[in-house]
Amino acid sequence: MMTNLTERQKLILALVIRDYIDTAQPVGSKRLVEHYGLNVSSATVRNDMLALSEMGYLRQPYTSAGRVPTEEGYRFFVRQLMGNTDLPANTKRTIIHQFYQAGHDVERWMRLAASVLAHQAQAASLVTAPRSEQFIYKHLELINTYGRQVLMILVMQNGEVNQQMLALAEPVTQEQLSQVAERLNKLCFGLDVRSVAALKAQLDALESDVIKLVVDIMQRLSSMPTGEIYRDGLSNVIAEPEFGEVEAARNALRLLEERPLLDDLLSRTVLSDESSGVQVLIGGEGMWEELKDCTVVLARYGEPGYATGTLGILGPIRMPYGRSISTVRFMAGLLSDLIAEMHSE
Amino acid sequence: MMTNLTERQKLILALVIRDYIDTAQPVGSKRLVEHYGLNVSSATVRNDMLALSEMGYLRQPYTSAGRVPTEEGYRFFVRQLMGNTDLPANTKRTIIHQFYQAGHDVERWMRLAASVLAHQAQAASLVTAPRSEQFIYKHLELINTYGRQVLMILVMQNGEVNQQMLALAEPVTQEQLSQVAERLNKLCFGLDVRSVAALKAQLDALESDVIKLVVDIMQRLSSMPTGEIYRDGLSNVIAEPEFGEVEAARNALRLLEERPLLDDLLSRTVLSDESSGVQVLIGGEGMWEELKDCTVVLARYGEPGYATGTLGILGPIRMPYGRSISTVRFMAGLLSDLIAEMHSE
DNA sequence: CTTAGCACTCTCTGGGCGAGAGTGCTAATT
DNA sequence: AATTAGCACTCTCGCCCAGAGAGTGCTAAG
Repeated sequence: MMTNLTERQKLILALVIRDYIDTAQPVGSKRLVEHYGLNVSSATVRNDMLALSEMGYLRQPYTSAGRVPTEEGYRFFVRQLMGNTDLPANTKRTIIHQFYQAGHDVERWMRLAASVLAHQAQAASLVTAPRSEQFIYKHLELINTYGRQVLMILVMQNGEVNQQMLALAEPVTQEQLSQVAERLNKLCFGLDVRSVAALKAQLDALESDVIKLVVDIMQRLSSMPTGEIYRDGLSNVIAEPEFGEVEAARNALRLLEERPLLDDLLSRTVLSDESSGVQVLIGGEGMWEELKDCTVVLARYGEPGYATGTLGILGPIRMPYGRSISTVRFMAGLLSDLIAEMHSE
Repeated sequence: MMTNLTERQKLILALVIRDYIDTAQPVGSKRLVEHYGLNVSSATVRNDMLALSEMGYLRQPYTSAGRVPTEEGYRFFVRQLMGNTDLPANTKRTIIHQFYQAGHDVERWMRLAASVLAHQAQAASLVTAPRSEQFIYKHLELINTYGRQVLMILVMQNGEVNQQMLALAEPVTQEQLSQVAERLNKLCFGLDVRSVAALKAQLDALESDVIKLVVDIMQRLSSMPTGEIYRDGLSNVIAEPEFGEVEAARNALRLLEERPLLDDLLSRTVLSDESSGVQVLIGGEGMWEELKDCTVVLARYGEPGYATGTLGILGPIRMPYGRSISTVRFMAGLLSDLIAEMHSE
């Protein structure tokens, strides 16, 4: 694909894509000339469109209809033609304000982020909770609930909190539990999974039961590729006309619902190219059959050594890329800032 | 609607509904006679169908097409014709097994319940976490994270756990925090919101900050009509042919996504008639425009004085009622058992 | 009360046809 | 050499129409 486009061809490609994104109708040469004040004739435009078709950027739904962008066309548009858009300043302010109102509650941040993404981009959104690559023991609490049922709360260095019920062999008082917790906290503070597991030898029965569960949790956490996933705006997915084909919409929704598929998507794309910031995945890029008719815009956020997550949106290929990308970029930046702030404090 | 149906009319109504649920096609008199071995002629069936139409249980999509059930027809079917169905014993066993494997983790129960409902009923499912009407203070923990950021964990009598970040005026050691927590635990154990709020007078600055947040959380909990909502199987909603009309599917999805709408639905229906067990809401019953084309099957579960929640499914009006209702009934029973067991231990 | 027979109504399908939109090509123009 | 006007061509879309088919409601007979 070494062919160079003339300036006019680029303009025409961009116009076709913009118009098609707006109207969802194939774009003809005449329409282009009339609506966008080109000072060339429709025949000239036709010639350029032919060239663009041969280069694989445009196609005709059928012989002698208007042009529609190909996936390749969208990709070229996103890479080179679109230019940098940004959210309006007051929109940004409003969003930031909402986040500061949410305090330091990470869960609320996640929900809010998903909601903002869905509304701004009019698409389905997803946000994974921030996680660190490595889990370090920080603090443990044991709380007596009923009889032999004990609630265990485990806090990681990065602030992640896990709770789990633990059934003891026989009833124990809260006082005893607190002592056990205190002792374990002294022993384990700052250790990673392996080191915690290695401690087992020097523990009594009760402590050992607890530590077994701690190790379980830490291992489960490490083995999960992403943290909790927050979603919103799923109903937006079926609003677009391209999803008149029910199957396409259903596939997209299923992808968003099923954890393994999503994990695969998130890990493979985002890790592969972390530098560029926002990633745009158009039409599954030949790798995801379920995404044949979708575009996914993803970005990673967070503090690399400390805790990171992924956020993004999913919509039809014919989506307002400017708005989508700028929204995702902005939200990733904002969450990164919030996490950094939390970290430094 | 005092009209009495003859036995044969009931049979015919039931057959029409069963057949329509299977095929999604209007059911004609001839088809009925041939497929279900009725030993009367199609003319006789026609007469009964006419009667059923006049009573409002059946209707014709257009003059001289087969019959289709009306909402009233479905209601009659569910109330009187359907009979009691139950899940196969081995299906039950499998489900129970899954739950016992999940241990005592309420969150996992919720997810699992949503997943099972969605799969068994091939519909969208929702489950609200169990909550008690009244929140009683049980235990508090304060954990130092970074500088002045403190993680507060609050456990309620019923086992519900809440976490919240708290920003202090100045840094405090973990030891101090533990002392504060211990003192507050002694003071507040077993108290309700009001009593906790009333303690403020006898507290120092730091304690008072913490208690303020505790009261906040307890109030927020009390004011929320339902606990966290778990969903699954949303993609099932758009699989059915009746949702070829995109608007219907979109409305249904939006309802499931938007918390206020759901809260309204859950509170109004389920509280109004708690005795009957499973509630079947067909076509919104004139109250929910969004549910015009949907049926919702709901049930309440849990221990009344201790913690209760709601679960159910949402699907097209033309749904397999036997399977849906028995699934919902079974799951409600199972969760109730699990909660009871947890309570008694 | 049930049934056979029959006329009637309505949808659905497919074909045919004209309008319209948009193209690609050619030849003329700048 | 690039642009443009002109034109023939192709394809879809909407429309009408007719015939087939399904299913009904009614009537009169069993």
